[in-house]
Amino acid sequence: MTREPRLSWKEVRDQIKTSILDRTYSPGDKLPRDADIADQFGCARSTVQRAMRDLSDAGLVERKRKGGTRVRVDPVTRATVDIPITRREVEKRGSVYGYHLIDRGFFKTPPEIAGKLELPQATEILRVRALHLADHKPHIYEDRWICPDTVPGILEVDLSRESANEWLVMNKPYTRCDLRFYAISATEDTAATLDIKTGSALLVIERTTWIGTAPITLVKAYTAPGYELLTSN
Amino acid sequence: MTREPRLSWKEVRDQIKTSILDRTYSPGDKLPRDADIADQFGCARSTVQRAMRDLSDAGLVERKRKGGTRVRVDPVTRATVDIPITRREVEKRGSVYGYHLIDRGFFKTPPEIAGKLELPQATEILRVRALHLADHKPHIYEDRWICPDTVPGILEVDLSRESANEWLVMNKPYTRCDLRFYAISATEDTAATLDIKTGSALLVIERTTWIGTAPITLVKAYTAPGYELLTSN
DNA sequence: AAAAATATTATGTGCTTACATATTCAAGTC
DNA sequence: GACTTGAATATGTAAGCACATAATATTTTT
Repeated sequence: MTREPRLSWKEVRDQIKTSILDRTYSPGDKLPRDADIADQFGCARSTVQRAMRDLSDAGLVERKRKGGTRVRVDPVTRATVDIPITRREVEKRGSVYGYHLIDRGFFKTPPEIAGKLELPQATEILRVRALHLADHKPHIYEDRWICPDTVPGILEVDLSRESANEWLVMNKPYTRCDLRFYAISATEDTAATLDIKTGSALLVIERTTWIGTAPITLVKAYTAPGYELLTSN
Repeated sequence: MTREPRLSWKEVRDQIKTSILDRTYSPGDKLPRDADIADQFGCARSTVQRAMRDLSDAGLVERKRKGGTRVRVDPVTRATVDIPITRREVEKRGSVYGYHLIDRGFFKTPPEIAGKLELPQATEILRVRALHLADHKPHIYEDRWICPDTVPGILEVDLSRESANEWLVMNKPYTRCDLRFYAISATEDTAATLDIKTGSALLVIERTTWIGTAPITLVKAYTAPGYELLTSN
């Protein structure tokens, strides 16, 4: 009598995944109800639920109450990226971290920034520019806009000693975060700051955070040439 | 008697998250056991478990069997990005999609490629170069290396009609996918292909996929200037 | 026939119990 | 003292039940 080992939710997930990939269920098709799949596999519905949630998280299927589960019509490669605090990232590589405040001042919020922060109207905003160093060489130049209404505490911080990056991450929770990656050619100013040639290709990581609907900060991180962003996995 | 509404796992999660962010539990601290937290909230352990898994997925805490749950010492911004099939992406924007095979041939695997594919030794590999168009303008230039040992089926595909991108996604499941984002200045060749100026900054999306330990493909997607990668949320 | 009320149904959530698994810690053995 | 063995423990997984919720389908009403 071969001892029937209980199916784990991962096995269920993988079998369903296989059925999708081998076209037993094609994109757009509706899968059986959880309960029926559970019967089929001889497991509990909660196990199927767990498997399905994973497939849903991975972007392979879409689930709707009453509507059932269907195979996504537009398969995507879904990846997660971790963006650590810059100091941590540099130290983890075994490099010496350095930080240098370039300037700090209040400005009337430019339209582009107000739009990205979803600010209803232009207000006064704190702009902080700083340079992160790795082994005494420029690593990331960050151009940051901070909403003082949302984060009054930042006004008391000595940003020449502590980076806004770090202070915010450690002190200001956010409920929403938008990220944007793109490449630009270094302007003369940016190039000078990063000590590279004008026109060099730079990866820019643009991040906007909110707490509820209140915008916290928008930062454009101009990474030095050679910088790479990897998926975690 | 105020009817005590049951706590949802999301409420539990948010409360724990708040406790972490307000320093009730500092980075590195050990949180109480799930069972104790459950008692504290008056809910079942499974609810705490659900909440904790979410926090763990989000990168806020680390969990280990027997070791318990502790607040991560290096908070990260964790984001998920969706990389759709190029055709879908173009069509979703309402643009007309076009595809053009540039060339296809067998080569001795260059060391850089072999390394990234984790191939033990240099073998023959299929290289496919193609251009994706949006509204008849170059959109993405892809330079792809495919392991024919892992994907013999690709040899039968008419790549001048169907893109390898699409065929692989639809026909070849992968179990592991590594992504890498970086910026480069367009070489003369790349610039000519994308019909842009030499030296323009390009965002490159490099993707490597495996099935088990068998490498499937490595593709470098050179995106046209202005291309942006956004987080899903 | 159009609109509103109602029933149906598939997924979502929560509870409880039970057992699995990975670590840690301590006792016991050589 | 170094090594092995085993107990203790916290998280991981699974079952099975009950009810919540949202979306759809059906019926009733106007």
